[in-house]
Amino acid sequence: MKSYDPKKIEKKWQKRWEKEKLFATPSETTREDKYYILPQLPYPSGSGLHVGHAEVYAACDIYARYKRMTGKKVLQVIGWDAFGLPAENYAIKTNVHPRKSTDQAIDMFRRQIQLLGVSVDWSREVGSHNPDYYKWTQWFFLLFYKRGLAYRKKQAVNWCDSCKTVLANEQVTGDGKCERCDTVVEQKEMEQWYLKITDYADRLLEDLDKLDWPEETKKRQKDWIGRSEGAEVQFTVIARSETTKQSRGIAASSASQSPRDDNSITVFTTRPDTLFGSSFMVLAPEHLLVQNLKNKIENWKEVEQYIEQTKLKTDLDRQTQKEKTGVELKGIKAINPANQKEISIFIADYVLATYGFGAIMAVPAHDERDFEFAQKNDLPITQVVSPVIPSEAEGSLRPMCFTGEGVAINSDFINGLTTEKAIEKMNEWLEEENIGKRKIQYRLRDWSISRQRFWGAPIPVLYDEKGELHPIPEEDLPVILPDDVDFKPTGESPLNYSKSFNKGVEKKYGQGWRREPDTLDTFMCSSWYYFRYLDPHNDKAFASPDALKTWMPVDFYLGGPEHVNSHLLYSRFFTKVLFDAGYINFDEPFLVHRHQGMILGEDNHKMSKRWGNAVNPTDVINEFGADTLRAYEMFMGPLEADKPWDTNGVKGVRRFLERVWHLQEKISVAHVMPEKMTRIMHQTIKKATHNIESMRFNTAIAKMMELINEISKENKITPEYYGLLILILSPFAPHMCEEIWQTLGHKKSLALEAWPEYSEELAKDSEITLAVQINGKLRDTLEVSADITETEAKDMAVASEKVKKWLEGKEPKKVIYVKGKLVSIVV
RNA sequence: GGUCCGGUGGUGAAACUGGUAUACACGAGGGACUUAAAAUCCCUUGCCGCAAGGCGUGUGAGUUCGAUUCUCACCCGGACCACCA
Repeated sequence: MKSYDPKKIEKKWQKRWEKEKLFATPSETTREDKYYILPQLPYPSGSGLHVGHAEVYAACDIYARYKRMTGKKVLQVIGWDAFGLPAENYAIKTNVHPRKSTDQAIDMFRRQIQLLGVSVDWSREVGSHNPDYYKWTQWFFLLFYKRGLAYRKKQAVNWCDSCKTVLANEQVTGDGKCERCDTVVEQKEMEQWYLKITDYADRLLEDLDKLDWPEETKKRQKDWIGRSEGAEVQFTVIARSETTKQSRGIAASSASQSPRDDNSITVFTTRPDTLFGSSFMVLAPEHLLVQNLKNKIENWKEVEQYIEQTKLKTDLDRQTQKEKTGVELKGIKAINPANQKEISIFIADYVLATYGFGAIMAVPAHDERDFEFAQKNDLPITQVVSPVIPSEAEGSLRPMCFTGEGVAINSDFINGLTTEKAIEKMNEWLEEENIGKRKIQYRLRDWSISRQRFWGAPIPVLYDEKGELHPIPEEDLPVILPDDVDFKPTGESPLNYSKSFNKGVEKKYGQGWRREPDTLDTFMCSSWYYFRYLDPHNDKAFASPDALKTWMPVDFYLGGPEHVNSHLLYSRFFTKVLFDAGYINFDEPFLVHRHQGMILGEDNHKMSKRWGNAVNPTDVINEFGADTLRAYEMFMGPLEADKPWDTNGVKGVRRFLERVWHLQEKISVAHVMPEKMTRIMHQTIKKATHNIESMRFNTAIAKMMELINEISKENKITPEYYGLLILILSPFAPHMCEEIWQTLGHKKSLALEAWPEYSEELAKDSEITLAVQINGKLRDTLEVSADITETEAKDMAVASEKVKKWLEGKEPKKVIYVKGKLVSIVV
């Protein structure tokens, strides 16, 4: 017999699968039959495929092959998230055009993925940098624009001075650095394009309940969206020159005025019950009112200086230096609407311009941040909530900060009410008096989508000679990304300086007209790719209604946990907008979603060039074969767990495959498999089926290893049994299994075979081992027939010699029988 | 600081809805084959103990006939978020 030569076998079968178009997407598909498996869209980086990529493709492919064998019509495609900063940064460094380096990287990725032997429909491959793809990314932008969901706004944005571009909140790391280049991110006032994802905050939150996603992932998205229930409250502002009497007059009339009015400050609070305890107010330094009241602020110089200081502070500074600084706005005061007291107004950078109204009512007795600020600035602290359980608070004369719930005190008409009821009553009062109202506030911000970069999809917008904005007519799409561009970052969009990009624009649209020079965030490209896979060559629509109806939503999506608050959220947003616009009849894209864990280096550190611990999947394939790589990565541990690479483990899996291969020498047609082997075979099929179905590939393989260990003892195997083993192993090691399948005399590919069925009856053990416990300790085991009755089992247990010894003549108080498991004796 | 996830042999890890803890693999030790090595095959392998037996799933308690699994407190590690009013 030939020895196992994966190089030869794998090449042979990969060619044959391709030639026979075995994994082309089935054209005749019903909603019941279809199964859409989606491995996350990779960014084709110049450093080639990572074993982490291989894990994703292997897992999806194993699932795809299994589903096909169970009769499903499977759609599995791979594409490229091809736009993005690294290619452009590389271009700046080496002067190689991003299109060239990206296409090279894609070729390398494709070759490397194909070596894995994945059953992907390559005729549907897409790249987001191709005009026939980004035409539709631009079309999506126009759809958002038409629906009032895309807008321009000048505001402080995250700016990376190294990449010379704006970043979305999601692209700034936890310690305030650029996700791509690690430069500290600054704040910069710029006019940018935004998508109104906040309009969908409530639906994005509520619909999480519909999804089969990891609970932790749903929770993280929930927290990111950050829904808070509370109230908005208006405070009247008065200047020192005005008398108190006059101010009351303003207070009465200003209640009906809009929040933007110079004479009032609107705040959001989750604790309206503490309104009586609000002894000062704090505005974000960027608050509009500060500039509007410039003339009335007596210490303007000081205030202005503080505002300037804040501007210089980076996000990192604001995160690490958390002492509460701030400046009072002298000459103006606010009126607490509950008790009509005059209170001071401050600006301080601990109040964020981007959340709520950019202003707060400070209640130092019941908010730690306000408390700290009040202590620093010697401000009054009025307790208005009393803890139900009086803590050690009494002894100390020092003021305390209590943020929990309790009973309202010093609060007039809500005195004595518990926090929940006090909030309710205060809300009613605010609404009656027209001072405020209930409000739900979200933490989610609108999505900043414009980038002053070259390597992205141009934003399909024109400006006329007056600077008025005009969306590009749909029939003029795509707006082609030009090639004649200088990559050196200037902070201005490189497209401004492209001759071909701007050529003909005036002729076509009018004198003085020009194109929007910014490009779209690459997350726009990856927010809809799973629609394009359905119908990648369609030039009339992003996908045909038919294809959408047949294949969507995605049945299984595998991707990294790092995308929870970006890609996954954006994709859900896109889908909901499409639903609202009537293009689709579902509003969630990914029904089942799982994360793959990270594959670490042999030294338990994250793989990186710097540590020299990176493993190249192609090297592993060359040395051990793709089947070994696939099976090993699945055998390492649970799919979602982080796990270190272990070359000896790879060898172990290769050894397992060799043992399966060498069973060919032990085929015996005349042999009769003993009952025990039949049982183990059916148990293995059962376990493999359930484990693959639930993505527990590691234990599925372990069970097959057990089977092999048993067969080795038997030393002979019938072709039927061998065939069954080959079928259930084939999703993991498809090449080797095809080869053996052919040797067994089959002409057709085993990918076309049905998944073996197991018999519950044959899988059942006839003999079982009962444990016998005395007071919870194992004292004996009994080999008994599986259909033993309760009485028989109990009698046998009590009669056992070992048990008798332990009972020392005592009578059991209680005997418990657990069917098929144990007898527990209590003395 | 908040939230979440985890802690089982020398290592990666199993254990179904509370029921014989450590399946499977790696590593290690021993043996067979070989002039030798590699490869392969067989045996042993949680700890203490000659044995009977005892102890063992981060620590301490609790519930239970019985806890890796449930409850509470604590310790350690990791991930995410981080002044969100």
